[in-house]
Amino acid sequence: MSSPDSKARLESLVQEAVSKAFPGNDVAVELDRPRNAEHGDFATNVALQLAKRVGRKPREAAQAIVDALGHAPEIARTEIAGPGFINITLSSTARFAAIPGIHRAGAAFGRGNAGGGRRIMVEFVSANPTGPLHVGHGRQAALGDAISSLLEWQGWKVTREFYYNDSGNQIANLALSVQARIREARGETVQMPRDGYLGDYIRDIAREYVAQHPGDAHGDDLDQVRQFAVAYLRNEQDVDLRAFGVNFDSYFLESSLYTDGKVEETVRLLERAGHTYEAEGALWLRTTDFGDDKDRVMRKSDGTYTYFVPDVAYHLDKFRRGFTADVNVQGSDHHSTVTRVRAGLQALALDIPKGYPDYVLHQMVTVMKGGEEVKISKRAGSYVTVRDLIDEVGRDAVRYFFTMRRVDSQLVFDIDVAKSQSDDNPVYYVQYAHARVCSVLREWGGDVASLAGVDLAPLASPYEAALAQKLAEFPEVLARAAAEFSPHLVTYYLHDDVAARLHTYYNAERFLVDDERTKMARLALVAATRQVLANGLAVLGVSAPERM
RNA sequence: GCGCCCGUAGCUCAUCCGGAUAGAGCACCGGCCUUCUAAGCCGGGGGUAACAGGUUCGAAUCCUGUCGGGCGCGCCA
Repeated sequence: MSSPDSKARLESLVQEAVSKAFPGNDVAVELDRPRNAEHGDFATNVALQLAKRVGRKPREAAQAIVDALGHAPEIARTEIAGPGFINITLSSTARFAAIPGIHRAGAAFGRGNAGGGRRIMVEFVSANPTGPLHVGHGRQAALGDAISSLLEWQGWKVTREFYYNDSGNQIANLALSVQARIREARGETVQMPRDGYLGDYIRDIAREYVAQHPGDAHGDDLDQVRQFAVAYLRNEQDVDLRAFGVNFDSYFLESSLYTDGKVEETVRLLERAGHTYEAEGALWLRTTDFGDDKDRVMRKSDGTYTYFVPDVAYHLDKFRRGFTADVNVQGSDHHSTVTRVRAGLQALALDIPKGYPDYVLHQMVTVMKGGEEVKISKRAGSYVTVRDLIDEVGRDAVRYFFTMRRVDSQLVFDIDVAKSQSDDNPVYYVQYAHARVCSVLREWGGDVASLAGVDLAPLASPYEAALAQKLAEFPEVLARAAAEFSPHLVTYYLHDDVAARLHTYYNAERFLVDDERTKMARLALVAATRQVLANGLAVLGVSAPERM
């Protein structure tokens, strides 16, 4: 019974009881799932909320509601507890009622339709093509992909997009840095650009450039050097992302905003909307009219644009492409752009919703190695790349690690710990649970599809009831994780609620018993568990091995 | 100085649109492999949820202040 629909049905039953017991005092009834099993399968605090308003003691109010509740087939028992909670215990059959549904839905179990087929863009990684992807990008890649996947499971039509900042000073510095390394390799004494990139990879690019452009051995054609370096690094990033199992649907080049005239158009629109002014030789946008703490320069006195304008142009373009919903996954060091971009979009006066776009800002990742923090600096060249992490601890573990934390908690990635404890990595705990069930099913050798119709009446142990209840919650967990852009809810659910219960159950009971009815019921339960684990891991982009 | 995030067990972190006895993993101590996978399970020790107030039947959760850490505050991106 505890599919979301049935939970909703129970809630409306209680709701009716409330209005029957206390007419005109409608409080929204919400059922919780108590942590403590002694408190039943569901609990509600309506009586506590209602007590003062109706001038009754909480426990009396609770009693009145229980009296009005009457009998429902799925409710085995109600109880008034503590200060006035109403605890509801389900009947045995109701507890396992979700299992056949899990078998029927299979790989689709947990899907919802909150998105209703609407389009949504998830923009993430969006690293500048000035170096390899580092750990922060890794967190973004894992988060963005998991969030995308969660949204797809909720019926959204998701586009994963990568935005390249391929113009501006950083790219110019990149080209100059490569040029300097080309000349250095020829034995010339060179000085690196003031804000140049000092990583070893710049030398690799320089070597490769000379190999492919023998006619420009000095790197004199700076424009060609720039294009080559950008293409080279983009390819490197793509290779890393593929190794990480992240695939983008589209790539958007900042430079195209200039070549397509979208930057100019945005400026015209902003001017027309009347929120711009000229001062000190620059063109400003009065973002303070839209909640910013100071106005922003759009066009510098040298005639070029600040990054802010293409940012607004880019998001206007997203909106016009039909993405009326957009989530940007970024590091929290970009948080100041949130207000600015939104202000810029509002200043366009084009009826773009006020909160557009959504942002998921994750806190910084610090990397520890050899007991010391590794400073992430492209310029100094000291670096931990996504590829390093994948090579050292494996793709599944990296993805799981990056999604298992709340986004707004800082994450310490200790390379030594991740390496030395890789066998005890939490991801293996979940994968192992999956593999164990697969093993049981192999041993049994029957047709898993036939388990859908199995009689579950023989299931009686507390392990089984608890496990079944947790499995039934899976759709709710996914729905909430998607709504809150919080993949970590899924990792904790899989680890604590499903895998841990399965392991305990596994050690407590033998599934392949002689009694045929009991055996089949148990197999049906563990097969449903396997399905939930597989679906949950699929959402996270982590593999679900059949053998380990 | 201003803005955002964080402060929970020795360590890394959950729980946070207020709920019942604050939970996991790692580390530590003691048990469990002739039995479907011991990468596991069971038990134990370990907490003033930074601190001080407030709100209320009830606060880790909401509000205010203080302290501590991270990030940001450019005609850089």
